[in-house]
Amino acid sequence: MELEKLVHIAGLIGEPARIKMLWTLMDGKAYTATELALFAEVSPQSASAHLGKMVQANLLKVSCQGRHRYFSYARDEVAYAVEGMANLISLQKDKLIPATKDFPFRYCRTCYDHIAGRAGVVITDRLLMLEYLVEKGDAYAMTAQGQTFFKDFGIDTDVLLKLRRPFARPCLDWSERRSHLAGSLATAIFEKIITEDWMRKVQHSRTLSITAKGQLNLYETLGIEI
Amino acid sequence: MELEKLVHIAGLIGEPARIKMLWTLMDGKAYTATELALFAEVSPQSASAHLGKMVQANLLKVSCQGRHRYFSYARDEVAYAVEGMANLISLQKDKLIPATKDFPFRYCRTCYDHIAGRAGVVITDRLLMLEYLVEKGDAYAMTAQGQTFFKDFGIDTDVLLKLRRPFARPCLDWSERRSHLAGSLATAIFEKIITEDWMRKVQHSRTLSITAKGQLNLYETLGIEI
DNA sequence: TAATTATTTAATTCTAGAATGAAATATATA
DNA sequence: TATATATTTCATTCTAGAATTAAATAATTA
Repeated sequence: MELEKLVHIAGLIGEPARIKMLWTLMDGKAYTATELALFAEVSPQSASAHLGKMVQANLLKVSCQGRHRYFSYARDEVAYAVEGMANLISLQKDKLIPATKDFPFRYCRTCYDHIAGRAGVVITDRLLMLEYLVEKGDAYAMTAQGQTFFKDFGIDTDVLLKLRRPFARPCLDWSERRSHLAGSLATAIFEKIITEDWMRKVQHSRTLSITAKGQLNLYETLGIEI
Repeated sequence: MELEKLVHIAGLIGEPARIKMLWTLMDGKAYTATELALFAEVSPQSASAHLGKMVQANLLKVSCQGRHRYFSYARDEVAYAVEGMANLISLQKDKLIPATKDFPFRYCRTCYDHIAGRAGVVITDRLLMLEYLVEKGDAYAMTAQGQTFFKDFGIDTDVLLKLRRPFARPCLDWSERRSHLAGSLATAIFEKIITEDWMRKVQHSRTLSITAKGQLNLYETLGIEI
């Protein structure tokens, strides 16, 4: 019966360790059982049991690589469900959070080693609009103007292009449901933005906060108002 | 911290009795504690405790009327979150369900006393497109052509218009995220469709199934193919 | 007014299911 | 080959939180 299934799925997602794991996986990356155990603060045995249940329920899928087993979402609907829950947390009755509706995490955060959230999407949009990057298949290619821009920005793209790692590719942003920039270029931009103190990492969180300096410079270099 | 809140909310939604109550409330109506206790198959005391927690977390709101306390969603986000979970149930690995992606409940169901789901939205769209109804403020008004159509259809709109109850108004459909028709006209249409055996109620469920006769007639009267 | 119905509260019991501990399996590395 | 690491399995223990029991509160009806 339908209702029984709903109860089952809700029960799976509602367990602390499991929702923590699901939250960790929101960046779209695959993680090993051990990594997820650490994030969820449970023992490897517990994690294994939890992960098994979620695979069973087709919430997660596993890809085996040697002695590692990488877990990730089995389908987009899982991310939407988790997002649906996350959207509930900002506006509790006893809210201490001020005016802004979007909690900072969605607004501006890291996704592995690059900028995600609204800020990530806006920057990516802008780089495309200014034709510093263009879509090419399922990746982004740099234009001549782009090369000049990034050089001025302080990024040596020649070095990046020689790396094995993908240079610039889209990464689906769950909160925006649109793509932001990933790859070695995205990492370089992120590092530059941090070292120049345009943004700051918030401790023990993937949240980023934008500095006044950053606001000014993002406007001057890319015409972005955040 | 953000993560703790997510764990809390997910835990609230993940409990069997609570998700059953939340599911019941998906039709947008308000229900008393006793009704919700029945739906969730728990004692009134348990239900009261569960409801208290959900009100506390601002998932539900209460409106008091005499000795009754009516519970309903505190905000749309709750419906989206529940919907997000429901979207996960159809495609489990061990699925027994055949081809159709949308499970019947979403497809065609009752919402209180009228037709909701995909079918409800399609019928409403068609009535507007054929200009039998037109939007008027936050309600629908019947046109002259509409009057003729409903008369041929076997509905005495003169009687309906004299009732206190709203004649025709939009009702947000959670699964479609669009409006379907509610009000006395919607009820009359629903009753007509049932008595003419165009659709049948599925026992102990809000699901409706469309008969062959219904398919034919919906096509002939409204040009709808379902 | 008393009796009835709706709901909540508080104290206690109970249990599903998570955590734990010990051991097995499987892959990688030296 | 032996050793270390990653992960799972199983049997057992433990506990958060749901259910229960009993009683209080509050509005409604007779």
